[in-house]
Amino acid sequence: MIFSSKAEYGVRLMIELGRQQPEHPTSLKAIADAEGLPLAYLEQVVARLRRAGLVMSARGAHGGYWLSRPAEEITMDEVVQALEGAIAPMECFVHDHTERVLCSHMPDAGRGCATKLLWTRVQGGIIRSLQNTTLAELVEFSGRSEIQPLPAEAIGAGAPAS
Amino acid sequence: MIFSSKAEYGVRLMIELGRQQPEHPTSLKAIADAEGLPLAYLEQVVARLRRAGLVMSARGAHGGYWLSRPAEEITMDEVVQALEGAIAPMECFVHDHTERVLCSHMPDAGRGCATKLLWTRVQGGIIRSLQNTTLAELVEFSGRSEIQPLPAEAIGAGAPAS
DNA sequence: TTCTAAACCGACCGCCCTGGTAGGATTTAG
DNA sequence: CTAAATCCTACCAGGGCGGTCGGTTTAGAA
Repeated sequence: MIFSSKAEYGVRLMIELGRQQPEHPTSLKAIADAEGLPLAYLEQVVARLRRAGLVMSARGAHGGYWLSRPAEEITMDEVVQALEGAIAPMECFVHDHTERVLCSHMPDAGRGCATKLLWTRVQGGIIRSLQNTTLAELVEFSGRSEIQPLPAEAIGAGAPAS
Repeated sequence: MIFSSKAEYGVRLMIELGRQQPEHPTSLKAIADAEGLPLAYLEQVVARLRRAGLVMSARGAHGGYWLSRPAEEITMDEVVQALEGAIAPMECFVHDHTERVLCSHMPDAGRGCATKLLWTRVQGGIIRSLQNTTLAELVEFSGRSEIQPLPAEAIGAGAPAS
């Protein structure tokens, strides 16, 4: 599996916040109830989003969270990155000091590392897909579609915007 | 992390086989030594490639493995799929019968599942990157590059072949 | 015929990460 | 003051991952 539940929960949370008007704080409890997610766990998830500066919060009664920017200006690669950490297809992409055998992508002499070329392309494909999707788009998508199962043309992103 | 070490090891193994002339069996031991990988573990890895029909094998003395097709006709999405199983960005993409809360992508009434749209795009980005890379390309890349660190133009794939 | 190199197979195992819980401390509106 | 909320840290069970081990079968060579 590529992404953990943190990404799933966090993205849903962001969409939920995107539905509200900005500056109006929404409590985690409300979101947890709406989405059927464990509140205590959501706290950890939203903490990452806050530390990344994607949401802001107010403490105390009637406190809550809201988007720190309009949804149109938030790309999903920021969100996923905040939730999952660096988007890396392979261990060695994030830990250079790879003590284990797993990866030998070191810049040694001899032949170039062909697998690194492959993983770099994959990474590019993922990041491009995420960058080409804004939070606003997901909010809008979740809003309509009462009848439509999944409008096929909407799935076509990920390719360069061209 | 997106891919496990099975993918890394398996791809390296395939590249190594791609260097040899076809039908000439190469022993796992030779590959394990060349790449510095644990032999016993490689057995499990290569078993997946064999079951997927990507490599063939001969038992007994002087036995070994070879590519069942020319490297030009093997795309990396076949290889990675054989090694890692289905390429799914999120749990629910592979286990429909999701008993846990994690995913509620079920075709219920009400609003469409916006996260599924996002994950579908990501999945597309990954698969396209893998499909656009052939094993032959990696073999060739690992062959040259005595001096070149990483020719920048070579990383540009992942976009539709257009 | 026996030895040896190899593919094959299945069980096992420690580690770490993931998903989640628990319990509290702090802030603020009413 | 109290209730509602954010915030913080520690803890825990389960499962997957990376890897090992021992053994069986096959086939070439001496």
